[in-house]
Amino acid sequence: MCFERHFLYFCTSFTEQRSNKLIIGYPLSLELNYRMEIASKYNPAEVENKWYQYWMEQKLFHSEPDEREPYTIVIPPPNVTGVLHMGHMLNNTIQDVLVRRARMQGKNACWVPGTDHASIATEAKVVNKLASQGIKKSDLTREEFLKHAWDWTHEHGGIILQQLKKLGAACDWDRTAFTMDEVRSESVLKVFCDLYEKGLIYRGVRMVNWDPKALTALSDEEVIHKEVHGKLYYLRYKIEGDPAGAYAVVATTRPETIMGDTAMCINPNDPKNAHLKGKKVIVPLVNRVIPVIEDEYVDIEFGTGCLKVTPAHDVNDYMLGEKYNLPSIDIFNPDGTLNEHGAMYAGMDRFAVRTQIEKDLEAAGLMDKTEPYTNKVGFSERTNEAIEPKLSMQWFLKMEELATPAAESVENDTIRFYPEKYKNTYRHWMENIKDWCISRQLWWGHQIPAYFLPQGGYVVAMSKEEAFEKAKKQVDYPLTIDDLKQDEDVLDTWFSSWLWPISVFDGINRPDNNDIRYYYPTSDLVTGPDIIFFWVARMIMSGYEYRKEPCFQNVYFTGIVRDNLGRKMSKQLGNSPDPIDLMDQYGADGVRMGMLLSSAAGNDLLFDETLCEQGRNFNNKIWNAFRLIKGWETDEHIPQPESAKIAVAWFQSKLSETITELNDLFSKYRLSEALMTVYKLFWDEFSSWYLEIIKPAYQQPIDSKTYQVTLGFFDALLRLLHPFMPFITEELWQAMEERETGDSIMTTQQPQAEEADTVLLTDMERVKQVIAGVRTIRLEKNIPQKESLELQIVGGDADKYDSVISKMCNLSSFTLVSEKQAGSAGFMVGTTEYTVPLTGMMDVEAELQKLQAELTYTEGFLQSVLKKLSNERFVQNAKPEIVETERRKQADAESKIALLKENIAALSGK
RNA sequence: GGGCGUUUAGCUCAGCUGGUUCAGAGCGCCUGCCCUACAAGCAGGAUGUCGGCGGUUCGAAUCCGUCAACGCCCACCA
Repeated sequence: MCFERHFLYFCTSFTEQRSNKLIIGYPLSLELNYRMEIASKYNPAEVENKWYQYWMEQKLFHSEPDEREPYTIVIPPPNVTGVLHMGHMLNNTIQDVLVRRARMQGKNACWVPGTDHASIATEAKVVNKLASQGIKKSDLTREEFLKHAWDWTHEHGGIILQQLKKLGAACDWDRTAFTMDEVRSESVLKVFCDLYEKGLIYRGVRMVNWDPKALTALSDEEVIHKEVHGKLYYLRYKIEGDPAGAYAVVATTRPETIMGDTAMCINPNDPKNAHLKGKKVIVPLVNRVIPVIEDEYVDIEFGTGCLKVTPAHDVNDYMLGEKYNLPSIDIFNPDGTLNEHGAMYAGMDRFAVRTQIEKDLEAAGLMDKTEPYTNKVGFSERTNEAIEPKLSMQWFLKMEELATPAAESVENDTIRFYPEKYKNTYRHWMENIKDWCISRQLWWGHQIPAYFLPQGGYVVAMSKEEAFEKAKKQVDYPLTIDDLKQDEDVLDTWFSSWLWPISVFDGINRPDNNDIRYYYPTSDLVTGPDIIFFWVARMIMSGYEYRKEPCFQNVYFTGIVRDNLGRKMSKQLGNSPDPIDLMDQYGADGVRMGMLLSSAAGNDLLFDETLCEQGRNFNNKIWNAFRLIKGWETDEHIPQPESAKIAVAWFQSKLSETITELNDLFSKYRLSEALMTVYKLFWDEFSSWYLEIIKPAYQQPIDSKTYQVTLGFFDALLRLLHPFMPFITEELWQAMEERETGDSIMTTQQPQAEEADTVLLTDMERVKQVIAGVRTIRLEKNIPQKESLELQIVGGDADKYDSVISKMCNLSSFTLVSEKQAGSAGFMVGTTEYTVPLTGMMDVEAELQKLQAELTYTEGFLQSVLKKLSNERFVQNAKPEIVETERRKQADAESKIALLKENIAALSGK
């Protein structure tokens, strides 16, 4: 036996299932009953590969416009060189569920996959890789570098898309797009030119967030503010011409920037610094004389009330500089070292200078004091380098105009956010929107289509040729095409992603093509709230700008995947499991279920591997239910037993009721609850109740009527489950009966709800309680299931479900009695008393205790009901039906109490 | 500094516009079971001052106020 089990474990799946009987490759020669041939454990590995292959071959994921209603999702494109992590796993599982379900609702579902070139992230990876080979980026030409970058992209690109296949993603792979492929690149340039023509894109010198490591400007969104424990330095600025050598003290966190000081600022209303008005002070160490200016911006309470003004290196100082026409001295090189303005510190790194200058000021007697201080410092999202505010020439996109329709559409629910709370976040950002710095000093990306003219000025055009034509008209001096020099910078990655829902259907270049007209606006977007500004908001803007329509109808924000201790998953912590390993261990369906079970929309989810285990166990449950059903022999000649008839009618109603519930949950994007609902339907209602009721005796055939209906139920359950667990459901659906090539559960329809018999449903809940009551007695009295029992209803009506109860409880008889007989154990369901006569195995004491406990509880309950009813104001004010139910509760409780008292009296022999 | 959100069983969460025994689910836990679909299982069971305080109401997990803890987002206090 042991050997067989072990052997069979490896022959788990059906290599061929083209007949009603199960045929596995072997070992038929063992002449086992075929029921034994299906392993008792589901093995997902080969099943999953096989069916994904099949779906691809049959082009079941592919969509073309037709007369059906479209359902469209565009994938949030992962970084082209990225690998799958738990966040992707969650995000894409959700999308897959939505897409598969939509298709099974008769919609023409299209899920467009693709990848993002991830300008700065990819460039950083390539730079690192080159560095490891001893190659510096600065030693390469742009062309050489891009060659390396493309090589890297081709080498690593698409790995993540392969990984998505493993989880079952039903993407239309024929439509795979890349933000830097031809169509998308052309779209980006076109949009840039168009916005430039419209006057929305401009170029100018502004204070930007400079990443000294990546050597590029960043948008505000790419800066992450973190608390940093540092010092507040109090520096002495001598007052010019003061004979006594008096000085003003300035508090700063960045003493290394004093070489860039061009003023000191005080608040005009500050009495303690009033003596500085109109004076000049001397910058420490460099001995430059700067004026004292006055502005109410300065906080009198902070530090000494004196502010050093460094217009080149601080956003606020920059604004002061503008206001008072101060000169601006840039003391930094792009890489964060000091330049020639840094005097004796030229060439040193900014942080090294900070340490050094502290000592030097100290030595020169110009340091008043230092104190510990915590402030917020911006860091680059990608390189984690401290941002340096820097004046530089950049390209910007004006946002205000674009934001108006975008803000409105979310406000009025044209575009719905799930969960809704993100509307607030969105509104706040939209109302305070700033222009978007779209240029990056990088090579990997879309090069800005601006061409500089030899004598100043530039033209913006799709190509150099076009630019040349434009330029010729603009200048009055002779010009050759080689005189034009294209801007070296590239565009922010998000400048291509923001067009994604349009550009994947080529709707920028060919605005009237069939695809864009059919698939746009897209239906749902599934993404993380962390990119609501980077991406979601901007897509909405470009959608209105270029299609005059919302780009999607619903946005589902997933939570962040955390570990079971609530920590964010990260490489550094090493607390992030590899989704591929998990899928190998639990099967893709199992992991999908694990992810979904824990993820209420918008809530962060604490991922726990045991949830995958639960998923795997559920797969196994489904698998075994199938083994049971498929193992039955049918016989057309036996009539359908009464119990089966009831079970069928009941489950039919249960199914309908659940389907209605599911539709509601899906409409609210409550996928986690939807899955739990199907889970319970399958496990509890179908497996534990329905199948147990209709199950024929061992090695007995089942009547064919019940059998057929049961297959129908199973089929419906598979279809309900398919969006969540695509692989096992396809495997079993294919195994249920002979299918044609090209058939798939994917292309079947979701089962529809019929009218549910609510009376039957509540009746069955009562029946379940009766059965549980008998089971409890068996357990308490240690009576094996094999031994049949008698069940009596005391003084009640006959139960029309007795066939079900008899079968489930193995009853020899089920009778009505007028009085409870001595020596029997009992229980109550509602107000009806049931008893099981037990000869000689009665524990009177225990029984009495049980009755007494129930009596105490019921009396307490009655008290609370009476209290309500005796309250006149309750009777007056409460809705009549509420009062009515309270009266009913009272009556029920009273009769129950009477009964319990009787029983106690009888038992105690009194 | 502003804004938003969370707090319900050991864990993760559901409880819509106050009122059917409303205090729930899954997991975990406890007890008994290898009873030929499934031990990755079956049957049975226990578990909570619904964060604290105050208010509105005949009635509050649910509405209002307040406090506390935690989390997220935004913000130029050097």
